[in-house]
Amino acid sequence: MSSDRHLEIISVAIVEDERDIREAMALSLDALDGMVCVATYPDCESALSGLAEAEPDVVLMDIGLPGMSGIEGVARVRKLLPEVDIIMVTVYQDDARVFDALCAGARGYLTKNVAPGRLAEAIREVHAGGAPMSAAIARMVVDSLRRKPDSPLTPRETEVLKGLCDGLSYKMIAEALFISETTVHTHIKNIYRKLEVHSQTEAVARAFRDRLV
Amino acid sequence: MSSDRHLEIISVAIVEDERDIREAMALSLDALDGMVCVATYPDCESALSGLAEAEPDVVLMDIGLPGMSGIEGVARVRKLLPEVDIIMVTVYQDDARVFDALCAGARGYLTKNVAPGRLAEAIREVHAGGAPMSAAIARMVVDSLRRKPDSPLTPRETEVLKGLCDGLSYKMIAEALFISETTVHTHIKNIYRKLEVHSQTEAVARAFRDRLV
DNA sequence: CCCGATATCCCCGGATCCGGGGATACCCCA
DNA sequence: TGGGGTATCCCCGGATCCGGGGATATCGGG
Repeated sequence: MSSDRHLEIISVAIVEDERDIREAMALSLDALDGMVCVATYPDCESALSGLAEAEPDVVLMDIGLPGMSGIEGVARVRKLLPEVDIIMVTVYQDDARVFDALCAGARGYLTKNVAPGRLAEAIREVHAGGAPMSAAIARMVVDSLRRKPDSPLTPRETEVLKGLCDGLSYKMIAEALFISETTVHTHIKNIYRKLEVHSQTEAVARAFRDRLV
Repeated sequence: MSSDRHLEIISVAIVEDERDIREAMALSLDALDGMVCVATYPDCESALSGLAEAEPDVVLMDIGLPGMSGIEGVARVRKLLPEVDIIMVTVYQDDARVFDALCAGARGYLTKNVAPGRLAEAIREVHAGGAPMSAAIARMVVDSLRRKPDSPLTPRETEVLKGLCDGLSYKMIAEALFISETTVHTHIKNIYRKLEVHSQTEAVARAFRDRLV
């Protein structure tokens, strides 16, 4: 298993607008064991027309590109080649945009000018099923899925809100919780007051946005 | 800055039911430079009553505990001490539960029986603002925030759905998009058909769950 | 011992949404 | 040139929700 992984050659494509950097990255990749650069592109547009044929395992994509941004590029490339692993490359710690890129489907992140060893490590890690990220990005990602610890709602109200989030009507919630529809109504009125909303839709949106459910 | 970090002593608490493991972890921590074990607990209940006084920087918490589970424990401890960094410790690659723990507020994860060096690395990383995770967990976390690439909705319908997710009424959506209420109605009927739902609430829930917005 | 929070139940009028119909116009592609 | 997808507009009847009342019971803390 682990010997297999060392024998396998990982094919990599690069999307980077600056020619010097692009060629330097390609050269340093080829110099590394276990991986080869199979294609390079100066922008997303040319990458989208060429990647289908190149069929790389991993794509290194710059975030700041002329024309289509790297963020939009990630979404398009993933639609074209769902199996490919995309690693974003940025000059500096561009936290917000790296985060957007991960939401769009990127699976890793590294900075330019890193040592070739770190580059290789990230490529191998993403290809082995991981998600190489810097500490700050990892923290941001983990924090993003944390639910709010202190909801203003009572346990019962939270159950009712969950029902709404499952698309249940007052009647169905009442049946699920073994209470009357009017009680459901009362709970929902209290939920509206506490969340400062005035409709089911708003309540459900708040529930998801604030991770109350 | 980096010299400061090396001078600072990180205080750590351990929650682990098996006495031998607990004491071994405490000993190996104290043997490491830059960190000290200030408290140990055999379960979440005793941790919750003692942690406020111990005030550790980092808590190592077992997932499988007698009484309150480590998942629930994470939520309670974070409510008690919002500043503390919690690292989950598991015997094996318990992906689903580690994921739940991260949702509950844990900020890192490592396996038992790791080398003391890796233990120290994870503790320093989490205390420096990172989120130490195994490759598989990191991938799972990153994948969880990726939005669906292929929505069945047209761009216009997606705009309408966004309006619903912001809690807007038909009338408000119509005003925002400069169209009539009846057009909004038509779009929403089409959205319901495509998403196979029958109410605003269900549509909004689907939008958030499937990351259509 | 009372007060506040929680949970349960009921009524009603007005607002909003849902589903069913039908219609026109544009654009692209076969 | 015609058909499918998209986007826009209109009507109506029944269902559902919203907000405003009011009511009773339990439980825990000051």
